[in-house]
Amino acid sequence: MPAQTVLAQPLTRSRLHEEIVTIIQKQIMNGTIAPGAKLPPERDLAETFSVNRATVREALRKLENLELLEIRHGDGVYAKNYLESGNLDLIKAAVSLDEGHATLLNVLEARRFAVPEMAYMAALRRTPQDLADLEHAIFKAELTMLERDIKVHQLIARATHNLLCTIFLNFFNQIFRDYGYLYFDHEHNITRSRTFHREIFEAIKHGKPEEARRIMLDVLNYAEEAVKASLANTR
Amino acid sequence: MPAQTVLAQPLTRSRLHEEIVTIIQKQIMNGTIAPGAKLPPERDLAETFSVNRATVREALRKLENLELLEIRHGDGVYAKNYLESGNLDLIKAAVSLDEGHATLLNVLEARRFAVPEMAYMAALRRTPQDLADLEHAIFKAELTMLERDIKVHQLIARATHNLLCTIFLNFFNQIFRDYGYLYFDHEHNITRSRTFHREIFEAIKHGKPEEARRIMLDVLNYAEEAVKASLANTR
DNA sequence: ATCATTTATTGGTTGGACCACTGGACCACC
DNA sequence: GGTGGTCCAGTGGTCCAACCAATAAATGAT
Repeated sequence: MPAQTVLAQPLTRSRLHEEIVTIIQKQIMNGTIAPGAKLPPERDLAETFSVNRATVREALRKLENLELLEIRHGDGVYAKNYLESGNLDLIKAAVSLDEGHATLLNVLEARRFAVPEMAYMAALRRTPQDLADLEHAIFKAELTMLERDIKVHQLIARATHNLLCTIFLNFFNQIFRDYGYLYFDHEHNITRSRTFHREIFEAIKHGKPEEARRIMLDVLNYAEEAVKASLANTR
Repeated sequence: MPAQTVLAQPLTRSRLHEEIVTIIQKQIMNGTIAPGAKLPPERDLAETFSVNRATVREALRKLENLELLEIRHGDGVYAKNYLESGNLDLIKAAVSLDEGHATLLNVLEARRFAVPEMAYMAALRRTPQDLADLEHAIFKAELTMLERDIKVHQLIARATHNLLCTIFLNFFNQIFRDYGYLYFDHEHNITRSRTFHREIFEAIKHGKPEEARRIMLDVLNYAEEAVKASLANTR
């Protein structure tokens, strides 16, 4: 048994501007700040938060990148409608804020629709190098099962040779770095993933797209149910 | 004929920190800055760019949000492997930098895989309100065809009642705000979209998921070919 | 060798100043 | 009535010069 299993998070202490981001982000996403509303000037915000204007600006910069705000030089700062413009990073925030885990289930569902197609494409397009990388990740690399699984998905996405697939997959992986324990805390799920890795590798190796897709869909369905069960227990 | 048709672009002048973002982003994505490499301290960067440190910091903040950089207090700034951590916003940059339009074709392909499933889900789950919104956008709202089409896709995504679908769809729409002209500059494509809107509305209205999916897939295939043809001509 | 302490480096924050752009008010002119 | 010009207050963009806080490397005591 490992000496410490006690939450190995780096625990990066929140920076001031990040706290401001969180506050404003919540207010926009729960409607306290309506779409189109004009926010107070940076100078006022700085005073409100008892913080320097440069700090406020770094926060606003991030909110602008999230597509939550529109900043107009000489005019002011306006809230946007996040449903129409919001960024995928919003989902990460929504998942962690969301008590009922509805958003996490949304993510699982979307994954179930999107990722099997990637497996299909990967089986058609994988190069020998893709195959070697995948083989290494599955059979040789020394990794925790969570990290190995993430790596496998990553390499499958990369084998599509579609940059958007590769990058989009990162999103799911970032979520599962935080929530993967809901799945990998159970020994039989780890066994299931081991089987999955072997099977999908064979399907991709032998260029069987339908089979790769089916294998991926099966494991995602299984994982989705497992996570739901896990959530139901801890609730 | 309108009195002026002379280039109605808002023409927002680039801010200094955005130029810095672009420079560093390119260097990371083309490998000039290798993954894991340590960047110079903020103070040095400021001097290099002949710019204030606060300006550099706003740029670094954005690059951090793009998951291109990892910033460690007391340590330094490190480049990340964008293939493993990068954000969807990178794709937007890649699309515009990419001379051969390979990334744009990647986007179209991914859309063809993802969006038809949304139409399927929408047909199953749409509420009367979703339907009313869709009807308004298609038959009543006064919009350019590009804006109407974006709105239609947006509302279909929203009718999935899956937040991730809604937000993910924004990504495609942001791309097509910039590149939609490749499609909508041709009159027969506009006609095609009008038909598409009517058909998909009926399918969703009458709760026919397979039909909605097929209609969506058809139009996306058509659009993909049209865009390819358009690119081939302007090349 | 090992561990505690110090020190240099580097990101985080601050206060205050000035520049650049926007929108609105006002005015002169046609 | 409307058209364009000028000015001004408000607001975001940038700058400067410090100091605070965290990290890693160097140092020294054990």
